[in-house]
Amino acid sequence: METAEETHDEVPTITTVARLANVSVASASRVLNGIRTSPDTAARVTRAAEAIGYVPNAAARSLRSRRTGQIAFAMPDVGNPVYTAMVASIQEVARAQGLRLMLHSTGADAEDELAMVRDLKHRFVDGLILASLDLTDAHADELRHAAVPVVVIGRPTKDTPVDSVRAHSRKGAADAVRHLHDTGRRRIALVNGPEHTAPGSSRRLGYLDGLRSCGLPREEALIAVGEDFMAGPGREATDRLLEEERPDAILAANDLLAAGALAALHLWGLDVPRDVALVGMDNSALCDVTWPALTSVDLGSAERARLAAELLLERIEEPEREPRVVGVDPQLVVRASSVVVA
Amino acid sequence: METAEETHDEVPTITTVARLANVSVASASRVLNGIRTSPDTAARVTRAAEAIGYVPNAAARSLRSRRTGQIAFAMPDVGNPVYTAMVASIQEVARAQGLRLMLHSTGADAEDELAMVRDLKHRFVDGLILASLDLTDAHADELRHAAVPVVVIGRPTKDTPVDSVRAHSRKGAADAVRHLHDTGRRRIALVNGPEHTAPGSSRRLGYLDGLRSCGLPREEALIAVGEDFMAGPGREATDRLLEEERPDAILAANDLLAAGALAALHLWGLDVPRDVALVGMDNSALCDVTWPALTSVDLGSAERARLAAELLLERIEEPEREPRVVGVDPQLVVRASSVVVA
DNA sequence: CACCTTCTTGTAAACGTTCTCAGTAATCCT
DNA sequence: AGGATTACTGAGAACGTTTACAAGAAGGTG
Repeated sequence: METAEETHDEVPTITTVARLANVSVASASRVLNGIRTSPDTAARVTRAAEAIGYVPNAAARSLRSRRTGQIAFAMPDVGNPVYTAMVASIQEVARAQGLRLMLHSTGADAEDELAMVRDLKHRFVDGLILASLDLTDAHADELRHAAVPVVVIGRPTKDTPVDSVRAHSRKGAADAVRHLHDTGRRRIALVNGPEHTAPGSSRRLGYLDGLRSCGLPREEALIAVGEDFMAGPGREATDRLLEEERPDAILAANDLLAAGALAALHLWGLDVPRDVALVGMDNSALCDVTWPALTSVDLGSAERARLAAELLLERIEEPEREPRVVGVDPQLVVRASSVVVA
Repeated sequence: METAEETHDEVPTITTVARLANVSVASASRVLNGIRTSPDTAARVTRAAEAIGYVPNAAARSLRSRRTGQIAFAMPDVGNPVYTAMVASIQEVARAQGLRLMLHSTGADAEDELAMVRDLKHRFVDGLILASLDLTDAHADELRHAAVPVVVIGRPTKDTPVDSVRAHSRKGAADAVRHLHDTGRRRIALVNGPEHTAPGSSRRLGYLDGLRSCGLPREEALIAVGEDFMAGPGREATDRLLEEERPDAILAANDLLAAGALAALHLWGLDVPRDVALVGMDNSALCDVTWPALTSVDLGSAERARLAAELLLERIEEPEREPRVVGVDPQLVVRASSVVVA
C-alpha cells in the first residue's frame, strides 16, 4: 500500500525475501549462506526464497565479498584439440566447486596474453590459468603484479614467482625417437613448430636426446620447421622434407603437425607405417580420427589442466604460499601409424 | 596524515583518482566514461588515473549500471570443431564490443542446458547464446522466463518467443545427395546421429529429399544411426552398414561421424573415393586433416555464430523487439573424398 | 539470585560504481 | 543590462549483498 511500489514483477532481492520471512536481511543472508541460525528462521527464509524464486545477484555478492565465483582460462587457440581437452578438464573441477569458467583464446599473441593479465585488475575473476607457448620477460613482469592469482601452463622464465605446471615434452620426444628406433627405423626426421617457443625448443632437444641415446647421427636436414603448430604448416614442412630426404620415420611436434604430415605422406604415395612411421605428440582426440590411427606421446593435457586448476584453487584460498612447479610424465601411446602389423 | 590510511598498496578506486585529481568522484566517473566535461578536469582525471594505474572494478560497475559486460555461450561439446569454430566467431564480435565471453559445455544434456538458463537469474552475464541439439518444451518454458536475452542456435519449438538462427541442413543434406548422384553414385547411404535430435531428423529428411529428387529408391537398410554425433559411433554405424550393404557412397550427418566412417572404410580395405565416396557435414577444420580430404556441406557455423552474437547484442540494446529467426544457406565444398580424379 | 556464557538476532556500515538532481558559472540573446 | 539558456560540477542516493558489532534472550554455574 505504502507506495504502491508493490508491483510484483520486480526481480526479487534479499530484502524481499527478508520482508516475506519477517526477518532482517542479515538473517536472510545468513540462512542463504548456511551460517548457523535457529531452525525456525532457517525454515521461514528458505520457504520465502523458494516461493518467490529468489536468486542472489552476482555483482552485489562479489562487490561485497570480493569473490566473483569465476575463473578464467586463456589459451593460444580454441581450435586445437589439446586446449579443448584442457577446457573440458578445467570445467570439470570448476563445476565441482561451483565456479564459472571464462574462456579466452589469445591466438598465441604475447600482447594479447599480457592484456589478459592486465585486465585482471578489473577483478571480474578470482584467478586465471594461462596456457602460453612462449613466456617472455614481459610476461614475468606482468605476472609479478597480477591482481589475482595466476597459474601458468607452460614454462615461465626462471624467477617468475608463479605456480606452474609443465609437460616433460623433452623426455616425451626422446621416448618417441627410441620407440621408432626400437621398431627398426634409422632415418628419423622431426617436423617441428617454431623453435623459439618453449615446446618447439624442448621437443627439438628431446629429439636430439633420442637420436643420441640410440647412437643415431644428427642430421640437420632431417629437421623441418613449420611456421606454427598447425596442420597446414605440418604438411608444407613435410613436403619440403620429402623433396630432399627419404626418412623412414617422422616425429611430429604435435598432433596437428602430424595430421598435416600424414596428408603430405599420402600425397607422395607413401604408405604409413610401412614406408614411413609417424608419431605425433599430445595424444589428442585427433589420434583416433586419422588414418592410420596416430601413435602419439601423451603429454597429459587433461591431467595438467586439472592440476593447474587445483593449484589455482589452492592459491586462491591461500595467496601467500610458496609458488609450486609441478610436472606430468609423458607416456607413449602406440597406435597404427608407427608399427607394421604382420 | 589524517588516518595513516595512506598506505600505498591498496587497490586504487575511483575515489583515489578523484582525490588525486582534486575533483568529485562524480566528475571522475564522468571523465572515465567519456561523458562531456571541461578539458581541464578531463586532463587532470586522466592523468591521475594513469598515474596510479586505476582500473574500474567490474562488480561495482555492474551492480550499479546493470550491465556486466559479459556474454555466455553454451554448447553441447567443446571438443567438436563446429563449436570451436563458433566460439572463435563469437569471441571476435564480443571482443569488438569489449565484451568478455563465458563458455559452458553442456554435454548436450537437457538438464544442464536448463540449469544454465535458470542460472541467468544471477545476472552474471548480459545475454546467452545457447546452441542445442534438442530443444524441448521444457526449454521453451524456461526460455520464456529467462532473466536476460537468449539467442538460440538450433531449432526452438514453434512458439518459443526467442531469437534464433538455424542451419538449413535439410537442404544441405539433399544437395550432398544430388552431388553424389551427379558424380555417378547410385547406392547412397546415410550415417546419421540420433534421429530424435533436430539435426538428426532434418538431415534424414534432407537425405530422403535428395534421393527422391534424383529418382533413387529409398532403402531403410542404407541408413545407419550412431548413438551420438561423434567419431566412435560413426565408425561403428558404418561397420554395421558395411556388413549388410555395399553402398557406393556415404553421406555422414557431420564431419566427426564422417571421420569415423572413414576409419571403418579403411579397415574394410575400401578405397575412398574410388569404391565409396564420402561426404560429411559442417565443413569443419577436420576436413583438411583427414585423408582423403573430406567433401563436406558447409552449414555456415562461423556465420551462424556471428549472426547469433549480433542478434544477441541487438536484443540487449532493445529488449522488446520482435523475435527474429534467421537462417544461413548451406554450401557444398567438394574435396577429394567424393570425386575420383582421373 | 546474580553473574557469566552461549545463541540468535537486528542495525547499520561497508563494497566501488553510476547517475539524478540541484546549484553555480559562463554564454547567449534581444 | 537583464533574462534565458547552456555547460559544468559536487553532494549524495542508489545498486544488492555481506559482515562487524551490539544487544537481547536463554541457559548454566556458584
